[in-house]
Amino acid sequence: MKFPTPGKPVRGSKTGQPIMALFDLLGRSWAMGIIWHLSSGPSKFRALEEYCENISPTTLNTRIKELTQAGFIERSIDGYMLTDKGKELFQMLKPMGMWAKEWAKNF
Amino acid sequence: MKFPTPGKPVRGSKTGQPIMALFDLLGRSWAMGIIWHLSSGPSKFRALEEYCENISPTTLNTRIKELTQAGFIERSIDGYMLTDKGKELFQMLKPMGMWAKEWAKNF
DNA sequence: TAAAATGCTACACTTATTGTAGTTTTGCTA
DNA sequence: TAGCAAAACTACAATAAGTGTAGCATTTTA
Repeated sequence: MKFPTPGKPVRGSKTGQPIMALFDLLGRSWAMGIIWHLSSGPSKFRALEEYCENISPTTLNTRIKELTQAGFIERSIDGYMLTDKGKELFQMLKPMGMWAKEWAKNF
Repeated sequence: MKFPTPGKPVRGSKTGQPIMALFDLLGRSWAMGIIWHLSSGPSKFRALEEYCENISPTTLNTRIKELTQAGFIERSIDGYMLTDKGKELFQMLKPMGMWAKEWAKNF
């Protein structure tokens, strides 16, 4: 699973349009869930593992590396945490929380 | 690949928190790309297939069924199109387009 | 400095996605 | 309204991604 670099072929765009590179990255299992969780503060590997019920350490480690390479998270003394870019990204995901609750009423 | 119904166990939440059900759904290959494309108007199966470079018809069909069941898209005489809920969802994805361009400068 | 916590890696298994080649369905058109 | 072409899928074998369990190496704590 190679890192979807903007400007290079990614899922959805042979020319690597930024939005498609971003969707390629976020559209991998647990990616948005990890960002969502880290928005409430730094978290260590095992804590993330526990939060992401049923994630395998293999996948968690892969996602961590990708999100780090993307510049969305970084490792600190307190565990993994969002970077400024990561926080910006979360601000765009944030509204989905409330919206999803409305959406859920249909089920 | 079962549909991530809010309220039932989904990836990231045994109790089916709405946001995790939404992330489960959107975090599948091509899901956000399809919504992104349909925001510019209805599109038929073949057109979507062409737009989503390298998507397999199997996956496209699976995603279409899921997004339909989620209430984000529907089939019309002009092809698949976003529902009102789908348009709301797109409004939340939309800012990512510009943002991704900034992000892409780091690569 | 021994124990515990942390951050992984290995690996066999299961599930998801691809790519190609059809088959079925839809909607004209004569 | 039968025949045909375009559209919308389905089948299936191959590859890729994710899981789950076990355990190892390094760092922190007592």
